[in-house]
Amino acid sequence: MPELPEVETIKLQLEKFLKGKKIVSVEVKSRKIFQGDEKKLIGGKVINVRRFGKVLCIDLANKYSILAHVKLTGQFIYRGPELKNEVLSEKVIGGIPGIHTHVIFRFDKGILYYNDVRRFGWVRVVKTSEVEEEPFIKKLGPEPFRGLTLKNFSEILSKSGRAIKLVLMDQTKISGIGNIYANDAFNLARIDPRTPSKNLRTEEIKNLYEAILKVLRLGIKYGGASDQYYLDARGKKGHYQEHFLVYNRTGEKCFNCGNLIKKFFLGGRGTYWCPNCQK
DNA sequence: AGTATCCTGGAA
DNA sequence: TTCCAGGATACT
Repeated sequence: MPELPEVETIKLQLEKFLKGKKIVSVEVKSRKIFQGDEKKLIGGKVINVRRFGKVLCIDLANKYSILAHVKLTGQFIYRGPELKNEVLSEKVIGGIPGIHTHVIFRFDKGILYYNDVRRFGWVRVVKTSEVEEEPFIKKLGPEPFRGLTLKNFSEILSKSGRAIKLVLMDQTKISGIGNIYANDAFNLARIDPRTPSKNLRTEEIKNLYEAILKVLRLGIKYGGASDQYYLDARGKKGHYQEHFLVYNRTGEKCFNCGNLIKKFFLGGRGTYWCPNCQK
């Protein structure tokens, strides 16, 4: 699920659903996923929801925060009075709650479930004052829309000779971009994802920078990409997958030039590109 | 720089 | 049955 647009979608929804509500109980079913003392959260009122790259952060008035990374298959799904009249359109694998539910947060009004099929994600209790000192958070590079300018983007790219796609997806260089949006950004910018980062020309850097902002903005606009497991906080699918430029479109036509999209592996990740217009 | 690893489910 | 999956890290 989890690239910047998906986590941003969840963030905005949780902000709306949870702000001002108090945690009544926390039920932990997996100690591997939930780290820290859930008792610290009891009675805490949600005052803020933040996002750091792909990491979600729920701040409580009692000075504790819930930090979470949903990795590939984590889902935060809210059920509460606000959704009473909404049809639950998507079936959640294993049910809600079900075999893949690992944490249940009960609020004075409403319940938040953390589901994770592959159990790669984590949910952590951290003091609010220490959130930004958490090793994972501290290492994050600047993110698009917040700190990443054309100037520092250009500097970051000039410092590495690795394939540009690996640099874009390296969260310590730039945070928030994952495999879907990286692939699509390169197609939009018409750049070969294998190009050594430092070899990009000024013009290409600018095109890539703008392409990144554009695809991420589109992702947010469509509520994220539900290619496989992603569901938003209401349990509904996003729609960016209906607008993929190259991701998961092997054998289909490039929207730029009509040639066929191909796939190869780069850094162990499926990489989709148009050999004709991404040179 | 590449590959294995944490996991499960779905598609081929 | 094998391979692949929006991530990140620990190894050769």
